[in-house]
Amino acid sequence: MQISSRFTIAIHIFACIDVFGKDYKITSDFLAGSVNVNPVVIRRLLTQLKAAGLITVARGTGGAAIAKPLDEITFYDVYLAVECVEDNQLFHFHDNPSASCPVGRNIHKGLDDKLERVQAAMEREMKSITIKDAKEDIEKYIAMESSATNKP
Amino acid sequence: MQISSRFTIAIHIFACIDVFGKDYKITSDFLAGSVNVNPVVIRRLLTQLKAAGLITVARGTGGAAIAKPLDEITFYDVYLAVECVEDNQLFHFHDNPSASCPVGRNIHKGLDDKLERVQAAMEREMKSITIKDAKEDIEKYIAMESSATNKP
DNA sequence: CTTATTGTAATAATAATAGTTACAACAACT
DNA sequence: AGTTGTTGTAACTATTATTATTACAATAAG
Repeated sequence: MQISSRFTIAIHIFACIDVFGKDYKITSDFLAGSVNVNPVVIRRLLTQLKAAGLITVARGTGGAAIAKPLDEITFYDVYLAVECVEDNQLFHFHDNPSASCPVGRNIHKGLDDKLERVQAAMEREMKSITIKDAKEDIEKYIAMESSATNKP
Repeated sequence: MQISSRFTIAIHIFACIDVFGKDYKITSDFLAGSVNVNPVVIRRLLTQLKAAGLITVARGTGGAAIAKPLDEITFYDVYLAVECVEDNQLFHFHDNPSASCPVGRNIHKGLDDKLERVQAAMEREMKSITIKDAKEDIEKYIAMESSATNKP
């Protein structure tokens, strides 16, 4: 199955805070409008991102802010924070393979290191990409939009 | 969310066919016994693996066999065959981000190449591991079992 | 004290996975 | 030809995760 949209929504949240944070108070309603989901979905994500130390959220008065420089937050940090996979295991093992079959008894041990390698390769790449990279490209596309409409 | 157990079950199936194929007819019931799932779950997987050209299944008389040398079947081949992610997109994008928000309009374009990189890193690693690698390690663990019990 | 907002519980809707029963289609064997 | 064991597949259920939604107490500022 696919990795939950919580991940792409979380990155969307960072981009919004960074782009609009100076001009607007970033509330869950504001973010819900840009992402186009229910505000509660946003609040749950904000809670997770806050727990991971990636953002701060002002209770009562409202408003989210980013807690670290954007180039110190990797995709992997976000991926971990929003708990896309349970127990940090990308692959789901079938439980209870037959203990009376030699293959059933040893399939897990025989596969673990290989699945670890695949997961590590994915995580390594995620660690090499920062929110700053994403934000800059999004801004680049935004700039291209306006230059296109501003053509004489 | 995690990648479906169909993937690890499929590898289990290959290991069983290779280890037991010479002594037993590999029916869906036989495999279901080793994996410990319902035979229909196995048959559905066999159908997918057959469609991908990785195995052959004898209709009527019964019995599955591997269609290629084990070192020519990679984890990626199996992963594709059993359709662990839909549309071959590992990441799930939230649909309908706000078209009236600059970030909402450009989040998809701005993220696509980065998510592609992550997915490619994962797939590259999967392509580097073959069923033969898995089978050999499983057999190694099986051999360790018997040497342990055979100690004087 | 009013107001806007967060944090969170509770619930429902949707979708995917996984389990199960049932049976027609099939191929070998007697 | 009929029997047998098996595959392929449909239909249905159960379980689980995701996502959406309503509701409201807790909070902090004005």
